[in-house]
Amino acid sequence: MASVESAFSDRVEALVAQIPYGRVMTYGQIAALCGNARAARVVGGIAHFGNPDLPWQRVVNRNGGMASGYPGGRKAHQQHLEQEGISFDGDGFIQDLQNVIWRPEL
DNA sequence: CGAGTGACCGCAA
DNA sequence: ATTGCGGCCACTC
Repeated sequence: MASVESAFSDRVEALVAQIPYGRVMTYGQIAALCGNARAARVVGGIAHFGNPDLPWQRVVNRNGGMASGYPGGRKAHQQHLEQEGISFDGDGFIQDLQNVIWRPEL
């Protein structure tokens, strides 16, 4: 299989790049879709050193919250998501997470 | 080249 | 309900 894209980041970036507007994905979900549900950490690492053109802002943690290393802080992250039409709770968490979680089976 | 860290997740006590 | 630990891959020093 010559085209063995061992680059995990390539698949992660591919998925993130395909996340539609107004939708979000969780690190664990992306990692699982990439083949390793326990590689959620890798997704985070790639997010920091991966392609900055990808909408990492649409990538949130399992709690529907945001990561800590985002440029600008969690507040900026939430603001950007709200701009995409995503509703947030008063605590900084997505209100209808299930409603904004994008599923590849669609 | 070797070792450490990291934007996480899941389970156990 | 909360806290602590292990595990995976990729990137950096």
